[in-house]
Amino acid sequence: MKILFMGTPDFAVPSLLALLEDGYDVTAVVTQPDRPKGRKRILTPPPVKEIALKHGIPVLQPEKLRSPESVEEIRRLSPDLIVTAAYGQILPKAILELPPHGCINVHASLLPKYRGGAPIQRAIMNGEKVTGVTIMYMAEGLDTGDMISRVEVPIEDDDNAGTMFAKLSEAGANLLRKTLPELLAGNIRAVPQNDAYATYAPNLSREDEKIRWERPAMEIYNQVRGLNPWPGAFTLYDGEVLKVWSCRKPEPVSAERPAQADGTAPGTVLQATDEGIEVMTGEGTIWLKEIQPAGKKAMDAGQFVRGSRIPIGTVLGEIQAN
RNA sequence: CGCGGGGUGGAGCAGUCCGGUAGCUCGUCGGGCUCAUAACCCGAAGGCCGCAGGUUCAAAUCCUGCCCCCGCAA
Repeated sequence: MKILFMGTPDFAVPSLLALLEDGYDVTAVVTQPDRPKGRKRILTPPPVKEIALKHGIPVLQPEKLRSPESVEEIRRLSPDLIVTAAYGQILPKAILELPPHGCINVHASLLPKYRGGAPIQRAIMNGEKVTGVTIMYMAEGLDTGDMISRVEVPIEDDDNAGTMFAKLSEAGANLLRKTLPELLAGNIRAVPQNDAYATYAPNLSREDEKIRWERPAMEIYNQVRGLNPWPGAFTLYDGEVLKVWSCRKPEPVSAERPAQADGTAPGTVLQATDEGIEVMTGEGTIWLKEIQPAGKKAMDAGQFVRGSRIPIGTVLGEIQAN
């Protein structure tokens, strides 16, 4: 049973390690090419590549998996099964049809919800209480293949993208090592996804990262934690980008905590204290706890307040006229 | 040569344009007040102003080079 593993980021690492620990014959690993990272544009290998090299597994990094040369290279490996996890490229039909046991994928959502590239962040940003991992056969459509197995993972109030990445990548690896023996033994019958319930989680754009203060406080809270530790939510302060890394969970709106203060625009700073910065939103208020001013490192909002004296009444997210 | 921001006592910032005693909000330490306090009052310690050169009577500030940090873009 020759397995070809395809994956790229940290999320895929536990799955690859699970295969290795369980003694599967991972003949090769396919991952994205090294990319320039950071300001210095240093060529950086993907996490999966480093693991593969450490275990002496051959690594392929085709720029385009679709290209005839790449397909031929894969064909020569004659894998019996292809396992992918956040690889980052579409598998062409020629490869999908290559392995006798097919191509399966570890996807970080409860399909058919959150098909696409950013299922973890999107689930948190939407305030989901539960998400999970689905292992399914790969089809030509985007995350549309028949489902083989799945596991649910709750999203706690204090979870963020970082903690969920960790939980889901482990959950994915565990699910994989449980599923694979059953699948190969022929004990599992895959079930089709119900396209009627499908939702999509496209890759994040700049617009997804911008805080819209007119939204309810709770939605902003979810957005901020869904984008921590990467790529981060931001607003504008004094014409500069101000990253918001974490907020205090907003209190429910009540009689004592009215949804909207009279005449106070969303984004207005109501208080700036040791506790942080309280900002008006479209529904209730929210306390910023950890922020990052332009050119600075991330810091506690209270500390920033001590030093810089952010004036009450400042409206965040607006380009200041002065 | 991708674009831009920044490095000032332990933390966060001002001062830099227009050279001339290093300042603010905290923290720390000591004392006081108080039933008490993270509150308040008084006092103290703690800085080669990122590094190296240059200009100047005089450089945190102006000039040159270098190091490090951060955001964007990729």
